[in-house]
Amino acid sequence: MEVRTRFAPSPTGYMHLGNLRTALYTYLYARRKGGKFILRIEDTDQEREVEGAIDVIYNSLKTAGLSHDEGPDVGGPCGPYVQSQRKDTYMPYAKKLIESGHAYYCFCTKERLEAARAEAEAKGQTFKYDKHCLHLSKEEIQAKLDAGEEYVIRQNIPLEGKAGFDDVIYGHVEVDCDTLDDNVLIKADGLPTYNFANVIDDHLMGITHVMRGNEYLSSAPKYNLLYEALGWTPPTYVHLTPVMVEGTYRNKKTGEYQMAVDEAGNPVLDENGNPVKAIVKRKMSKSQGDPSFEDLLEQGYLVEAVINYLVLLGWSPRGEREFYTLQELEEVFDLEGLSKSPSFFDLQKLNWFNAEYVRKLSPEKYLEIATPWMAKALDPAKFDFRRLAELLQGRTEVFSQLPGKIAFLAKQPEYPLDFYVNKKQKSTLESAKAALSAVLPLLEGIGEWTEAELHDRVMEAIPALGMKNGQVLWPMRIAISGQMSTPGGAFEIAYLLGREETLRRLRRAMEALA
RNA sequence: GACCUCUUGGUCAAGCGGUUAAGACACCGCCCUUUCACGGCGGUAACACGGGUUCGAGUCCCGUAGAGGUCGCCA
Repeated sequence: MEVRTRFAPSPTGYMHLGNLRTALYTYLYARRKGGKFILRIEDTDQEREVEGAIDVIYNSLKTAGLSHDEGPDVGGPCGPYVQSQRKDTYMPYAKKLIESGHAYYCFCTKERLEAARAEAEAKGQTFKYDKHCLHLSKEEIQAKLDAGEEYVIRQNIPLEGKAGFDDVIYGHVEVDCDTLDDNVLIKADGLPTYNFANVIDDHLMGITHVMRGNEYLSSAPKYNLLYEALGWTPPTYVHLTPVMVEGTYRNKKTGEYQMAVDEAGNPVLDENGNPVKAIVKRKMSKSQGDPSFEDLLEQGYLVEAVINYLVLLGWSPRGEREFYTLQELEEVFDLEGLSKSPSFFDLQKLNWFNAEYVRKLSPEKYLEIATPWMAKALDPAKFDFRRLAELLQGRTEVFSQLPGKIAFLAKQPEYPLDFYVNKKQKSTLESAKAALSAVLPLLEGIGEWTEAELHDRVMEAIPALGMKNGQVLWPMRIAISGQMSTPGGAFEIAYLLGREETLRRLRRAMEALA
């Protein structure tokens, strides 16, 4: 049977990295099996509508290189692929479930439910709908319906017995039915909840493998009950672990941060006596301030690096190889390598991957990407961007770091004199002073201001001075850059700065040392 | 709190009953070198705990602990 997988995001306006990873795995599996990858938009929550959010999904998938075979924009035999446009397809199935006793009308008000929930909480119990409306007679129901009373349709879960499902990653999972709640299938606005829509749509769209976050693990038994009631074969489930992060936590309702407390429960204070935010382990989340896919791209991460990092976060090819293109992944991805336990997002490793991919870029491509970043700090008319790019390529982790690395070229930072002191280079304040005194006239006399000229003139003079290379080059670089570390050595920096500025900085340095 | 799930170094992870328990990131040291970086070499560091089963357990079973998820007319 042809494998059909689906990525079914709700339009939130950005692409979570966790979601992107789910999309990646889902896409990869379909490709590996020569099947179809389907995009479905789950927008049944009208209150959460976000303008332009669907375009964000298209764009993210496109830039990530995950092309779908069926979806709202490309069409397909199972459309429409937007749930809000399939409103009418769900009700007949709901009615069918009502007839077979697997679902029922519920006219309970939100007030009654809230009260019941509050009561359960007060008693320290888990709230479960009490099937209050299950026992309404046919006549009573019809009368309420005729009177136009608002209603929802609930799943009728048996009070006894067990419900379970099989998962590729977790194996067989089974729970007692009495721990399951009678969830709403059709909302008062007539639209289905996720709980219902995903079952109907996955079946109607012929989805064979449902890959999704494991936040659905606990409701999967209920979905299976639905499949059974409708006489359908459930899909193969693959529940994916969440992408975790260690960070601060802000309560969504109150907007307040969770604060750190010590063993005794007292607030932890920083050196200024201010309370410190707690660092907790939680799911990675844009709304908690973690970066989305778009954020990473804006910061200058390369798509290939993000994909490569992400695919390995929760999946292993079981070898020592780490670098994969999307195309290569399409050939090797499998379900067996999927992890059971949550993985923590590690920015350092992503940075490493990115740096590796940056180095693999052609010089032209690097220049193209780096130029706007360099232009944030330097005037392109005044500096040799091409040369700068050559120097920078091997030292770029993330493009957003570029302006900070080169800002000293435009404006020399203030620096302490002890920068000149370097034990390994045998540089002292005295030797630095001597070196600069010798270098200055040398540079003043240079005809052609090229790196080669600078290099040759200075290098040939060093032995005559009775000094080590480092004793001259270290202070020279410090003097013209004002920084301990720079993207390039003394000659490269001098070249980039140009004759006038180099000499100016050198003279200024000598005044400071005098 | 109830239910479900997970547990190999700081992080990602290999391992499917017998290994000196891989590899990568990070960190540290050395080499290269005019700084930084790159590169090369080396190092620190892990099977949560307690019981079983077995000749033998990171690998199987049971507990405990810790962590995560769910408990919405959100998905």
